[in-house]
Amino acid sequence: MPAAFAAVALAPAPPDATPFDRRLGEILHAAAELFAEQGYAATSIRDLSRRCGASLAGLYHYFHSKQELLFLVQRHAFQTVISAARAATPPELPPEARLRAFVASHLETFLAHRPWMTVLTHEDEVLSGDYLRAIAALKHDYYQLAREIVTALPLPPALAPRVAVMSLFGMLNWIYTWHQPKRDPGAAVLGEQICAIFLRGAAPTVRRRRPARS
Amino acid sequence: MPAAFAAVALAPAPPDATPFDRRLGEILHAAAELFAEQGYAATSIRDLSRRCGASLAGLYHYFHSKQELLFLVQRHAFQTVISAARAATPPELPPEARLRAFVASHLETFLAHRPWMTVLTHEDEVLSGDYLRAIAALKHDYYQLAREIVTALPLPPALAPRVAVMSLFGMLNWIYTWHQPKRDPGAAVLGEQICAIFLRGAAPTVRRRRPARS
DNA sequence: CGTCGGTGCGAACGTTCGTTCGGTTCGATT
DNA sequence: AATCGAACCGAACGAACGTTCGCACCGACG
Repeated sequence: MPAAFAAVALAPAPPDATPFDRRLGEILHAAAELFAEQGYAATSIRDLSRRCGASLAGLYHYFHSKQELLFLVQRHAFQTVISAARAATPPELPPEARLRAFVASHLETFLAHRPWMTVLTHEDEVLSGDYLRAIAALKHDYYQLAREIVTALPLPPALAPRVAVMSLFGMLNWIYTWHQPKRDPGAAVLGEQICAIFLRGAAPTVRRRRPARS
Repeated sequence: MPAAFAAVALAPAPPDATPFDRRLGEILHAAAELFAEQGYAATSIRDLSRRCGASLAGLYHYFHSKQELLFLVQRHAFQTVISAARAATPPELPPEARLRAFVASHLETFLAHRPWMTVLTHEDEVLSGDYLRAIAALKHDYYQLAREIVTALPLPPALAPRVAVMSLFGMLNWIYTWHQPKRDPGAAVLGEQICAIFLRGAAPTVRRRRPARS
Protein backbone atom coordinates (compact mmCIF):
# COMPACT_ATOMS: atom_id res chain seq x y z
CA MET A 1 0.00 0.00 0.00
CA PRO A 2 1.44 3.39 -0.97
CA ALA A 3 2.15 5.67 1.94
CA ALA A 4 0.05 8.81 1.75
CA PHE A 5 2.08 11.93 1.41
CA ALA A 6 1.71 15.00 3.46
CA ALA A 7 -1.91 15.78 2.52
CA VAL A 8 -1.19 19.47 2.21
CA ALA A 9 0.71 20.30 -0.96
CA LEU A 10 -0.90 19.20 -4.21
CA ALA A 11 0.92 20.98 -6.94
CA PRO A 12 4.63 20.15 -7.38
CA ALA A 13 5.91 17.53 -4.92
CA PRO A 14 7.23 17.45 -1.40
CA PRO A 15 11.03 17.47 -1.61
CA ASP A 16 11.49 14.95 1.19
CA ALA A 17 9.30 12.24 -0.33
CA THR A 18 10.61 8.91 -1.49
CA PRO A 19 11.11 8.46 -5.24
CA PHE A 20 8.11 6.16 -5.23
CA ASP A 21 5.85 8.78 -3.66
CA ARG A 22 7.19 11.52 -5.89
CA ARG A 23 6.47 9.47 -8.98
CA LEU A 24 3.06 8.51 -7.65
CA GLY A 25 2.37 12.19 -7.16
CA GLU A 26 3.19 12.90 -10.79
CA ILE A 27 0.95 10.09 -11.93
CA LEU A 28 -1.95 11.26 -9.80
CA HIS A 29 -1.45 14.77 -11.10
CA ALA A 30 -1.66 13.59 -14.70
CA ALA A 31 -4.64 11.41 -13.86
CA ALA A 32 -6.45 14.34 -12.25
CA GLU A 33 -5.90 16.42 -15.38
CA LEU A 34 -7.16 13.70 -17.69
CA PHE A 35 -10.18 12.87 -15.56
CA ALA A 36 -11.07 16.55 -15.42
CA GLU A 37 -10.67 16.98 -19.17
CA GLN A 38 -12.38 13.86 -20.45
CA GLY A 39 -14.19 12.33 -17.50
CA TYR A 40 -13.25 9.19 -15.64
CA ALA A 41 -15.08 6.67 -17.81
CA ALA A 42 -13.78 8.17 -21.05
CA THR A 43 -10.15 8.18 -19.91
CA SER A 44 -8.08 5.07 -20.53
CA ILE A 45 -5.00 3.92 -18.72
CA ARG A 46 -3.30 4.18 -22.11
CA ASP A 47 -4.16 7.88 -22.15
CA LEU A 48 -2.48 8.17 -18.78
CA SER A 49 0.60 6.26 -19.89
CA ARG A 50 0.94 8.60 -22.87
CA ARG A 51 0.49 11.70 -20.69
CA CYS A 52 3.13 10.79 -18.15
CA GLY A 53 5.60 9.02 -20.40
CA ALA A 54 5.36 5.62 -18.82
CA SER A 55 4.43 2.24 -20.19
CA LEU A 56 1.01 0.77 -19.70
CA ALA A 57 2.18 -2.10 -17.53
CA GLY A 58 4.58 0.06 -15.58
CA LEU A 59 1.77 2.21 -14.26
CA TYR A 60 0.29 -0.75 -12.45
CA HIS A 61 3.20 -0.64 -10.01
CA TYR A 62 1.56 2.48 -8.54
CA PHE A 63 -2.06 1.38 -8.31
CA HIS A 64 -3.96 -1.87 -8.56
CA SER A 65 -6.91 -0.80 -10.68
CA LYS A 66 -8.44 2.16 -12.42
CA GLN A 67 -10.94 2.51 -9.60
CA GLU A 68 -8.15 2.75 -7.05
CA LEU A 69 -6.53 5.40 -9.20
CA LEU A 70 -9.66 7.51 -9.03
CA PHE A 71 -9.90 6.83 -5.32
CA LEU A 72 -6.34 8.05 -4.73
CA VAL A 73 -7.01 11.22 -6.72
CA GLN A 74 -10.22 11.96 -4.85
CA ARG A 75 -8.80 11.16 -1.42
CA HIS A 76 -5.79 13.36 -2.00
CA ALA A 77 -8.01 16.18 -3.20
CA PHE A 78 -10.42 15.88 -0.29
CA GLN A 79 -7.61 15.81 2.26
CA THR A 80 -6.24 19.02 0.79
CA VAL A 81 -9.61 20.76 0.88
CA ILE A 82 -10.45 19.63 4.37
CA SER A 83 -7.15 20.47 5.99
CA ALA A 84 -7.17 23.91 4.38
CA ALA A 85 -10.72 24.58 5.55
CA ARG A 86 -10.02 23.36 9.09
CA ALA A 87 -6.97 25.58 9.36
CA ALA A 88 -8.87 28.60 8.05
CA THR A 89 -11.97 28.35 10.25
CA PRO A 90 -11.10 28.15 13.96
CA PRO A 91 -14.29 27.83 16.02
CA GLU A 92 -13.51 30.99 17.96
CA LEU A 93 -14.28 33.20 14.98
CA PRO A 94 -17.61 35.03 15.00
CA PRO A 95 -20.15 33.24 12.80
CA GLU A 96 -20.06 35.54 9.79
CA ALA A 97 -16.29 35.83 9.78
CA ARG A 98 -16.04 32.08 10.01
CA LEU A 99 -18.31 31.68 7.01
CA ARG A 100 -16.26 34.17 5.03
CA ALA A 101 -13.09 32.30 5.93
CA PHE A 102 -14.66 29.01 4.89
CA VAL A 103 -15.77 30.37 1.53
CA ALA A 104 -12.40 31.98 0.92
CA SER A 105 -10.57 28.78 1.75
CA HIS A 106 -12.83 26.73 -0.49
CA LEU A 107 -12.41 29.07 -3.42
CA GLU A 108 -8.67 29.41 -3.07
CA THR A 109 -8.24 25.66 -2.99
CA PHE A 110 -10.61 25.06 -5.88
CA LEU A 111 -9.15 27.70 -8.14
CA ALA A 112 -5.57 26.74 -7.34
CA HIS A 113 -6.05 23.01 -7.92
CA ARG A 114 -8.81 23.05 -10.44
CA PRO A 115 -8.38 19.65 -12.13
CA TRP A 116 -8.34 17.86 -8.80
CA MET A 117 -11.43 19.66 -7.61
CA THR A 118 -13.22 19.10 -10.88
CA VAL A 119 -12.71 15.38 -10.40
CA LEU A 120 -13.98 15.73 -6.85
CA THR A 121 -17.22 17.41 -7.81
CA HIS A 122 -17.89 15.81 -11.19
CA GLU A 123 -17.00 12.15 -10.57
CA ASP A 124 -18.93 11.92 -7.38
CA GLU A 125 -20.84 8.65 -7.53
CA VAL A 126 -18.68 6.42 -9.68
CA LEU A 127 -16.71 4.65 -6.96
CA SER A 128 -18.17 1.63 -5.22
CA GLY A 129 -17.56 -0.57 -2.22
CA ASP A 130 -14.89 0.45 0.28
CA TYR A 131 -13.58 3.17 -1.99
CA LEU A 132 -17.01 4.77 -2.03
CA ARG A 133 -17.34 4.48 1.74
CA ALA A 134 -13.97 6.10 2.39
CA ILE A 135 -14.66 9.03 0.09
CA ALA A 136 -18.19 9.42 1.42
CA ALA A 137 -16.72 9.69 4.92
CA LEU A 138 -14.40 12.51 3.85
CA LYS A 139 -17.24 14.25 2.09
CA HIS A 140 -19.33 13.93 5.21
CA ASP A 141 -16.56 15.54 7.26
CA TYR A 142 -16.39 18.49 4.93
CA TYR A 143 -20.15 18.94 4.82
CA GLN A 144 -20.30 18.62 8.59
CA LEU A 145 -17.91 21.53 8.94
CA ALA A 146 -20.03 23.62 6.58
CA ARG A 147 -23.17 22.65 8.48
CA GLU A 148 -21.67 23.83 11.75
CA ILE A 149 -20.65 27.13 10.24
CA VAL A 150 -23.95 27.82 8.51
CA THR A 151 -26.18 26.83 11.39
CA ALA A 152 -24.27 29.22 13.65
CA LEU A 153 -25.71 32.05 11.57
CA PRO A 154 -29.03 33.66 12.53
CA LEU A 155 -30.98 31.92 9.75
CA PRO A 156 -34.57 33.03 9.12
CA PRO A 157 -36.91 30.48 10.69
CA ALA A 158 -38.49 29.64 7.32
CA LEU A 159 -35.15 28.62 5.86
CA ALA A 160 -34.27 24.96 6.27
CA PRO A 161 -30.60 24.67 7.32
CA ARG A 162 -30.08 21.80 4.93
CA VAL A 163 -31.30 23.91 2.03
CA ALA A 164 -29.04 26.75 3.10
CA VAL A 165 -25.96 24.52 3.28
CA MET A 166 -26.67 22.84 -0.03
CA SER A 167 -27.38 26.13 -1.74
CA LEU A 168 -24.07 27.46 -0.53
CA PHE A 169 -22.30 24.38 -1.83
CA GLY A 170 -24.21 24.77 -5.07
CA MET A 171 -22.81 28.25 -5.61
CA LEU A 172 -19.32 27.09 -4.69
CA ASN A 173 -19.20 23.79 -6.53
CA TRP A 174 -20.81 25.08 -9.71
CA ILE A 175 -17.90 27.44 -10.27
CA TYR A 176 -15.76 24.87 -11.99
CA THR A 177 -18.23 24.87 -14.87
CA TRP A 178 -18.04 28.58 -15.65
CA HIS A 179 -15.06 30.32 -14.06
CA GLN A 180 -12.50 31.66 -16.55
CA PRO A 181 -9.33 32.92 -14.86
CA LYS A 182 -8.77 35.65 -17.45
CA ARG A 183 -12.32 36.94 -17.31
CA ASP A 184 -13.67 36.38 -13.84
CA PRO A 185 -12.52 37.68 -10.45
CA GLY A 186 -10.02 35.72 -8.38
CA ALA A 187 -10.74 33.78 -5.25
CA ALA A 188 -10.75 36.78 -2.90
CA VAL A 189 -13.16 38.98 -4.82
CA LEU A 190 -15.30 36.05 -5.87
CA GLY A 191 -15.52 34.97 -2.25
CA GLU A 192 -16.68 38.40 -1.15
CA GLN A 193 -19.39 38.50 -3.79
CA ILE A 194 -20.65 35.02 -3.04
CA CYS A 195 -20.68 35.75 0.67
CA ALA A 196 -22.56 38.95 -0.06
CA ILE A 197 -25.22 37.00 -1.91
CA PHE A 198 -25.40 34.25 0.65
CA LEU A 199 -25.54 36.53 3.68
CA ARG A 200 -27.45 39.62 2.48
CA GLY A 201 -28.85 38.66 -0.91
CA ALA A 202 -28.51 40.06 -4.39
CA ALA A 203 -31.30 42.61 -3.86
CA PRO A 204 -31.25 43.64 -0.21
CA THR A 205 -34.03 46.00 0.78
CA VAL A 206 -31.94 48.25 2.98
CA ARG A 207 -28.42 49.52 3.44
CA ARG A 208 -25.81 47.55 5.34
CA ARG A 209 -25.54 48.01 9.04
CA ARG A 210 -23.52 50.87 10.48
CA PRO A 211 -22.59 52.82 7.36
CA ALA A 212 -19.15 54.41 7.85
CA ARG A 213 -19.40 57.91 9.25
CA SER A 214 -18.79 60.44 6.49
CA MET B 1 -34.43 13.02 -39.76
CA PRO B 2 -36.90 12.33 -36.96
CA ALA B 3 -39.58 14.95 -36.59
CA ALA B 4 -39.32 16.65 -33.22
CA PHE B 5 -42.37 16.19 -31.10
CA ALA B 6 -44.20 18.89 -29.35
CA ALA B 7 -41.36 20.08 -27.12
CA VAL B 8 -43.66 20.39 -24.11
CA ALA B 9 -44.54 17.02 -22.64
CA LEU B 10 -41.63 14.85 -21.61
CA ALA B 11 -43.06 12.11 -19.50
CA PRO B 12 -45.54 9.73 -21.18
CA ALA B 13 -46.10 10.48 -24.88
CA PRO B 14 -48.32 12.73 -26.95
CA PRO B 15 -51.31 10.63 -28.05
CA ASP B 16 -51.38 12.07 -31.56
CA ALA B 17 -47.76 11.22 -32.40
CA THR B 18 -46.80 8.73 -35.07
CA PRO B 19 -45.75 5.26 -33.90
CA PHE B 20 -42.21 6.16 -34.84
CA ASP B 21 -42.18 9.25 -32.64
CA ARG B 22 -43.87 7.44 -29.80
CA ARG B 23 -41.27 4.68 -29.89
CA LEU B 24 -38.49 7.22 -30.19
CA GLY B 25 -39.89 8.93 -27.12
CA GLU B 26 -39.72 5.71 -25.15
CA ILE B 27 -36.15 5.12 -26.27
CA LEU B 28 -35.07 8.63 -25.32
CA HIS B 29 -36.76 8.23 -21.97
CA ALA B 30 -34.85 5.03 -21.26
CA ALA B 31 -31.63 6.64 -22.50
CA ALA B 32 -32.13 9.62 -20.20
CA GLU B 33 -32.56 7.31 -17.23
CA LEU B 34 -29.47 5.29 -18.06
CA PHE B 35 -27.32 8.33 -18.74
CA ALA B 36 -28.45 9.84 -15.45
CA GLU B 37 -27.74 6.65 -13.52
CA GLN B 38 -24.41 5.62 -15.01
CA GLY B 39 -23.17 8.55 -17.02
CA TYR B 40 -23.01 8.82 -20.79
CA ALA B 41 -19.60 7.26 -21.32
CA ALA B 42 -20.30 4.32 -19.02
CA THR B 43 -23.62 3.49 -20.68
CA SER B 44 -23.56 1.14 -23.66
CA ILE B 45 -26.10 0.80 -26.42
CA ARG B 46 -26.47 -2.76 -25.23
CA ASP B 47 -27.58 -1.41 -21.83
CA LEU B 48 -30.17 0.63 -23.64
CA SER B 49 -31.38 -2.31 -25.72
CA ARG B 50 -31.81 -4.32 -22.53
CA ARG B 51 -33.68 -1.50 -20.79
CA CYS B 52 -36.22 -0.93 -23.54
CA GLY B 53 -36.60 -4.48 -24.77
CA ALA B 54 -35.26 -3.95 -28.24
CA SER B 55 -32.42 -5.49 -30.15
CA LEU B 56 -29.08 -3.79 -30.50
CA ALA B 57 -29.33 -3.32 -34.26
CA GLY B 58 -32.98 -2.33 -34.14
CA LEU B 59 -32.21 0.74 -32.03
CA TYR B 60 -30.15 2.19 -34.83
CA HIS B 61 -33.36 2.81 -36.77
CA TYR B 62 -34.03 5.65 -34.33
CA PHE B 63 -30.64 7.35 -34.19
CA HIS B 64 -27.43 7.22 -36.16
CA SER B 65 -24.88 7.19 -33.37
CA LYS B 66 -24.53 7.28 -29.63
CA GLN B 67 -23.58 10.95 -29.83
CA GLU B 68 -26.79 11.74 -31.67
CA LEU B 69 -28.71 9.85 -29.01
CA LEU B 70 -27.25 12.08 -26.31
CA PHE B 71 -27.93 15.11 -28.50
CA LEU B 72 -31.61 14.16 -28.89
CA VAL B 73 -31.97 13.67 -25.15
CA GLN B 74 -30.34 17.00 -24.33
CA ARG B 75 -32.21 18.93 -27.02
CA HIS B 76 -35.54 17.55 -25.89
CA ALA B 77 -34.73 18.37 -22.28
CA PHE B 78 -33.58 21.91 -23.07
CA GLN B 79 -36.66 22.62 -25.20
CA THR B 80 -38.84 21.57 -22.30
CA VAL B 81 -36.99 23.75 -19.82
CA ILE B 82 -36.90 26.78 -22.07
CA SER B 83 -40.51 26.72 -23.17
CA ALA B 84 -41.65 26.30 -19.57
CA ALA B 85 -39.48 29.18 -18.39
CA ARG B 86 -40.58 31.47 -21.24
CA ALA B 87 -44.24 30.78 -20.49
CA ALA B 88 -43.74 31.42 -16.78
CA THR B 89 -41.81 34.71 -16.98
CA PRO B 90 -43.62 37.31 -19.12
CA PRO B 91 -41.54 40.50 -19.27
CA GLU B 92 -44.35 42.58 -17.77
CA LEU B 93 -43.85 41.06 -14.36
CA PRO B 94 -42.06 43.18 -11.78
CA PRO B 95 -38.41 42.12 -11.43
CA GLU B 96 -38.63 40.18 -8.19
CA ALA B 97 -41.84 38.40 -9.16
CA ARG B 98 -40.27 37.47 -12.47
CA LEU B 99 -37.27 35.99 -10.71
CA ARG B 100 -39.52 34.00 -8.39
CA ALA B 101 -41.46 32.71 -11.38
CA PHE B 102 -38.24 31.73 -13.14
CA VAL B 103 -36.92 29.85 -10.14
CA ALA B 104 -40.26 28.11 -9.60
CA SER B 105 -40.43 27.06 -13.24
CA HIS B 106 -36.86 25.78 -13.19
CA LEU B 107 -37.39 23.74 -10.05
CA GLU B 108 -40.72 22.29 -11.14
CA THR B 109 -39.25 21.16 -14.43
CA PHE B 110 -36.09 19.76 -12.85
CA LEU B 111 -37.85 17.86 -10.10
CA ALA B 112 -40.55 16.51 -12.42
CA HIS B 113 -38.11 15.29 -15.09
CA ARG B 114 -35.08 14.56 -13.03
CA PRO B 115 -33.21 12.05 -15.23
CA TRP B 116 -33.45 14.34 -18.26
CA MET B 117 -32.23 17.31 -16.29
CA THR B 118 -29.44 15.33 -14.70
CA VAL B 119 -28.19 14.52 -18.17
CA LEU B 120 -28.48 18.17 -19.09
CA THR B 121 -26.37 19.39 -16.22
CA HIS B 122 -23.95 16.51 -15.81
CA GLU B 123 -23.09 15.62 -19.42
CA ASP B 124 -22.42 19.17 -20.42
CA GLU B 125 -19.25 19.12 -22.46
CA VAL B 126 -19.21 15.68 -24.04
CA LEU B 127 -20.82 16.51 -27.37
CA SER B 128 -18.72 17.88 -30.22
CA GLY B 129 -19.12 19.49 -33.60
CA ASP B 130 -22.58 20.52 -34.75
CA TYR B 131 -24.25 18.72 -31.87
CA LEU B 132 -22.24 20.78 -29.41
CA ARG B 133 -23.04 23.99 -31.25
CA ALA B 134 -26.77 23.30 -31.28
CA ILE B 135 -26.90 22.49 -27.58
CA ALA B 136 -24.68 25.43 -26.72
CA ALA B 137 -27.12 27.70 -28.55
CA LEU B 138 -30.04 26.41 -26.47
CA LYS B 139 -28.01 26.78 -23.32
CA HIS B 140 -27.16 30.33 -24.33
CA ASP B 141 -30.86 31.10 -24.82
CA TYR B 142 -31.70 29.85 -21.35
CA TYR B 143 -28.84 31.72 -19.71
CA GLN B 144 -29.77 34.85 -21.64
CA LEU B 145 -33.25 34.72 -20.15
CA ALA B 146 -31.79 34.35 -16.67
CA ARG B 147 -29.38 37.21 -17.31
CA GLU B 148 -32.23 39.52 -18.30
CA ILE B 149 -34.20 38.63 -15.21
CA VAL B 150 -31.29 38.98 -12.78
CA THR B 151 -29.93 42.22 -14.20
CA ALA B 152 -33.38 43.78 -13.86
CA LEU B 153 -32.92 43.51 -10.10
CA PRO B 154 -31.31 46.34 -8.12
CA LEU B 155 -27.99 44.55 -7.68
CA PRO B 156 -25.43 46.06 -5.31
CA PRO B 157 -22.78 47.83 -7.40
CA ALA B 158 -20.01 45.60 -6.04
CA LEU B 159 -21.75 42.48 -7.31
CA ALA B 160 -20.80 41.41 -10.84
CA PRO B 161 -23.97 40.42 -12.72
CA ARG B 162 -22.22 37.40 -14.18
CA VAL B 163 -21.33 36.17 -10.72
CA ALA B 164 -24.90 36.70 -9.58
CA VAL B 165 -26.36 34.76 -12.51
CA MET B 166 -23.89 31.92 -12.18
CA SER B 167 -24.38 31.70 -8.43
CA LEU B 168 -28.11 31.44 -8.94
CA PHE B 169 -27.60 28.68 -11.48
CA GLY B 170 -25.21 27.03 -9.08
CA MET B 171 -27.86 26.80 -6.39
CA LEU B 172 -30.43 25.55 -8.89
CA ASN B 173 -28.31 23.10 -10.84
CA TRP B 174 -26.64 21.58 -7.81
CA ILE B 175 -29.96 20.32 -6.52
CA TYR B 176 -29.87 17.16 -8.58
CA THR B 177 -26.94 15.99 -6.47
CA TRP B 178 -28.66 16.21 -3.10
CA HIS B 179 -32.44 16.52 -3.34
CA GLN B 180 -34.36 13.56 -1.91
CA PRO B 181 -38.09 13.73 -2.66
CA LYS B 182 -39.04 12.04 0.61
CA ARG B 183 -36.85 14.22 2.76
CA ASP B 184 -36.61 17.64 1.16
CA PRO B 185 -39.26 20.23 0.33
CA GLY B 186 -40.99 20.19 -3.05
CA ALA B 187 -40.48 22.65 -5.85
CA ALA B 188 -42.70 25.39 -4.43
CA VAL B 189 -41.19 25.56 -0.93
CA LEU B 190 -37.70 24.96 -2.21
CA GLY B 191 -38.16 27.80 -4.69
CA GLU B 192 -39.25 30.17 -1.95
CA GLN B 193 -36.25 29.33 0.20
CA ILE B 194 -33.77 29.67 -2.63
CA CYS B 195 -35.30 32.95 -3.70
CA ALA B 196 -35.11 34.12 -0.10
CA ILE B 197 -31.40 33.36 -0.04
CA PHE B 198 -30.72 34.86 -3.42
CA LEU B 199 -32.70 38.04 -2.86
CA ARG B 200 -32.28 38.81 0.86
CA GLY B 201 -29.60 36.43 2.05
CA ALA B 202 -29.44 33.74 4.69
CA ALA B 203 -28.59 36.21 7.45
CA PRO B 204 -30.30 39.51 6.63
CA THR B 205 -29.57 42.32 9.04
CA VAL B 206 -33.09 43.75 9.20
CA ARG B 207 -36.73 42.76 8.96
CA ARG B 208 -38.51 42.47 5.63
CA ARG B 209 -40.24 45.49 4.23
CA ARG B 210 -43.78 46.32 5.32
CA PRO B 211 -44.54 43.75 7.98
CA ALA B 212 -48.21 42.82 7.80
CA ARG B 213 -50.36 44.90 10.13
CA SER B 214 -51.28 42.84 13.17
C1' DC C 1 -51.37 -11.37 -56.04
C1' DG C 2 -46.90 -9.26 -56.01
C1' DT C 3 -43.60 -6.05 -54.19
C1' DC C 4 -41.84 -2.60 -51.52
C1' DG C 5 -40.44 0.26 -47.65
C1' DG C 6 -40.46 0.61 -42.65
C1' DT C 7 -39.22 -2.14 -38.71
C1' DG C 8 -36.86 -5.59 -36.48
C1' DC C 9 -33.26 -9.11 -35.45
C1' DG C 10 -28.87 -12.39 -34.97
C1' DA C 11 -24.35 -12.36 -36.04
C1' DA C 12 -20.38 -10.41 -36.99
C1' DC C 13 -16.56 -6.65 -37.82
C1' DG C 14 -12.74 -4.04 -36.24
C1' DT C 15 -11.28 -1.47 -32.30
C1' DT C 16 -10.30 -0.38 -27.71
C1' DC C 17 -10.60 -1.49 -23.06
C1' DG C 18 -8.55 -3.05 -18.18
C1' DT C 19 -5.53 -6.14 -16.73
C1' DT C 20 -1.79 -9.67 -16.54
C1' DC C 21 2.33 -12.37 -17.98
C1' DG C 22 7.10 -13.09 -18.64
C1' DG C 23 11.26 -11.05 -18.78
C1' DT C 24 14.97 -7.29 -18.42
C1' DT C 25 17.55 -3.77 -16.09
C1' DC C 26 19.97 -2.10 -12.13
C1' DG C 27 21.26 -0.24 -7.66
C1' DA C 28 21.49 -1.98 -2.99
C1' DT C 29 22.53 -5.73 0.08
C1' DT C 30 24.83 -9.93 1.67
C1' DA D 1 30.77 -11.71 -6.75
C1' DA D 2 26.27 -13.34 -6.07
C1' DT D 3 21.62 -12.24 -5.04
C1' DC D 4 17.51 -9.93 -4.47
C1' DG D 5 13.69 -6.94 -5.16
C1' DA D 6 11.90 -2.75 -7.01
C1' DA D 7 10.96 -0.53 -11.31
C1' DC D 8 9.87 -0.99 -15.87
C1' DC D 9 8.40 -2.68 -20.40
C1' DG D 10 6.56 -5.30 -24.87
C1' DA D 11 3.20 -8.32 -25.83
C1' DA D 12 -0.70 -10.51 -25.19
C1' DC D 13 -5.49 -11.99 -23.15
C1' DG D 14 -10.44 -12.02 -22.87
C1' DA D 15 -14.13 -8.97 -22.73
C1' DA D 16 -16.86 -5.20 -24.12
C1' DC D 17 -17.50 -1.50 -27.11
C1' DG D 18 -19.99 1.21 -31.34
C1' DT D 19 -21.42 0.12 -35.56
C1' DT D 20 -22.77 -2.50 -39.81
C1' DC D 21 -24.28 -6.45 -42.65
C1' DG D 22 -27.63 -9.51 -44.41
C1' DC D 23 -31.90 -11.19 -43.92
C1' DA D 24 -36.77 -11.94 -42.11
C1' DC D 25 -41.26 -10.09 -41.20
C1' DC D 26 -45.46 -7.52 -42.46
C1' DG D 27 -48.98 -4.03 -43.49
C1' DA D 28 -49.84 -0.84 -47.49
C1' DC D 29 -50.49 -0.14 -52.04
C1' DG D 30 -50.28 -1.19 -57.22
